[in-house]
Amino acid sequence: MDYEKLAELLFPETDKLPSHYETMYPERNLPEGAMVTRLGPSPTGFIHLGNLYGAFIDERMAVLSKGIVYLRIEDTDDKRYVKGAEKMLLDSLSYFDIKFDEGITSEGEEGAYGPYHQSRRKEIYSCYVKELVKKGFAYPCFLTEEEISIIREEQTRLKLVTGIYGEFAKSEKLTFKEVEERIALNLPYVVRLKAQGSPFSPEILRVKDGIRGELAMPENFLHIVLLKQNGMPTYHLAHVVDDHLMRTTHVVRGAEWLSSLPVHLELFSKFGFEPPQYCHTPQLMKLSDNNTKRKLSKRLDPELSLLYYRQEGFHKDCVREYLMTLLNSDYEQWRKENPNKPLSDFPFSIEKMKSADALIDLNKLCDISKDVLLGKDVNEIYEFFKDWAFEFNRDIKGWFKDESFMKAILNIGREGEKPRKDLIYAKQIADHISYFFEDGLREQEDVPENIKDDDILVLLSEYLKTYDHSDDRSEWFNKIREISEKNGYAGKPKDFKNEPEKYKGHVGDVSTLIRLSLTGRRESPDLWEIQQILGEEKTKGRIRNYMTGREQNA
RNA sequence: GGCCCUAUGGUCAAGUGGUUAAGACACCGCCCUUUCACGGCGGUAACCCGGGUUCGAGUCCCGGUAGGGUCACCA
Repeated sequence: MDYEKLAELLFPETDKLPSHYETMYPERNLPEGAMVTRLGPSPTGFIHLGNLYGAFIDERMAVLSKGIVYLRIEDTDDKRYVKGAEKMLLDSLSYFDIKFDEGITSEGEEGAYGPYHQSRRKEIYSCYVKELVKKGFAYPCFLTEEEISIIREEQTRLKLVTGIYGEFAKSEKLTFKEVEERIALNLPYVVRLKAQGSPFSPEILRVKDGIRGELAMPENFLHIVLLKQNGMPTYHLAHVVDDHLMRTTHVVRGAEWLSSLPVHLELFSKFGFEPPQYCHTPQLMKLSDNNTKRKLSKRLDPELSLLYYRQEGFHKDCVREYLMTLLNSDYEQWRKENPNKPLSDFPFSIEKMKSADALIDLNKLCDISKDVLLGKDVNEIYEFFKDWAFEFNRDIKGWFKDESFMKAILNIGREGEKPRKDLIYAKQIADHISYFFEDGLREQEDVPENIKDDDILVLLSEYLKTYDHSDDRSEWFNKIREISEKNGYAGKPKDFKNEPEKYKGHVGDVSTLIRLSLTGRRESPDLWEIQQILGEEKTKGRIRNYMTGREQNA
């Protein structure tokens, strides 16, 4: 077989040589130790936590080593292409504050190593595959889908590894003339790698993974597809060519790629390229119903989608903070010691990553979120909450008419020695503060058990009568004490606890009744503060309304 | 099924041959407290199993087991 002639037959249009691209995309001029990383999502319309997790590693590695992190769109599968997916991808990444030095941005392409859409790199892939054909490392394969499935069935029956290799690689044996005839007939074909490994006694490859350490895997023997019928590259080819040409030094990807590592290593070696340092990250899992770990699935698990976190309104810093605790386990300790330092000061390193799969824990995310939000200025929280509402909860747009009112609400109890940590994520915040707005009042909760039905109106009307909006916190509370004691409720909860038979209840029960009339709930932050924010008129109005409601019920 | 990866409390996890096996979240109890939240104190709870190596094994080796991944003209 004359491989040169075969290459010309298959790629008559391709006149450039690899050396052309090698000079076009030279080695990057970066300081010693600088890492070049990349994120290569597919525009399928679904971005998940794993993407962000990986993006974060890429970004940290590049930034800390003074290298480059770029974004490349891996759109080689037209069947899965979703319109608008790319914009969504960019939005999500920028929402979570991942910044790229190079590649695709919302303004277009940036950088000297493009194009950064794989779909626009067909010529480059053809050139490199042509080179492989010339060297006898790749060949056209005319096997149809039906033929391949027959082969697979036979292999399954014989308990052999499925795939195209060895004697099953029928097209490999075609003579030049036979290939020529088929091409003349316009028969569709793919280009396959002529793998060198043996299926029976493969050599063992030893690779060092940046996260997992030494890995031992058998060499590849599968004749995998390099170019599809439509001339588009498969992931394998595109990955090797692009990461070489874009001078990527570290490939961070999920562990699901581990098993195709031998293929990639073989390609790097066939091309004569230096392979990058691979870093296979653990997978994100969740606990399934029968208490076993399982991979997150996009159909079953809404929390896998990045959109979920935006819809729920988790602040970007909370998600990043949480992800950090999964990435480097000494992060929480560091954060404790450096509560105010920016995350970028943390000495992140891939060596500190664990290789076992991680279960995502929303509980923990919430806990972290409380602290992160507490550390934020009320103005920032206001903006964050407003942005969320305008994008994901239009119903409450009206809540933002009075900015200082909203800010006062969001700032309740956040100052002082023991600040409250009520705010977790936007959706939760909306519910948490809803009682401040007439359209957000929920159904009334039950009156405390210790409050006698006959006392309700008595207690409230006395409260109204003595209410003075200018009272300070202690004056205000003393009045409640007096009302309680006057009506048979202990002024101090301790008294009631010690001698329950002497009282109907205690001041806490009375306070809860007032809280109920004001907010509809039995739990809330400090009532005095709520009243100050609500204003005198609304405060009194709500109590009167509540009383009228009780009267009508009675 | 073949190949590969992984294995410490419910979860995230320290730990690299000698520890009373850290810490965080969750949970429970107590304290503080007008409710809640916050905070403080305390508690329940773990080295998958079996063989080696060793004076000594969560830690090293081998074998199981379990979970996961992958075996596409998807990435």
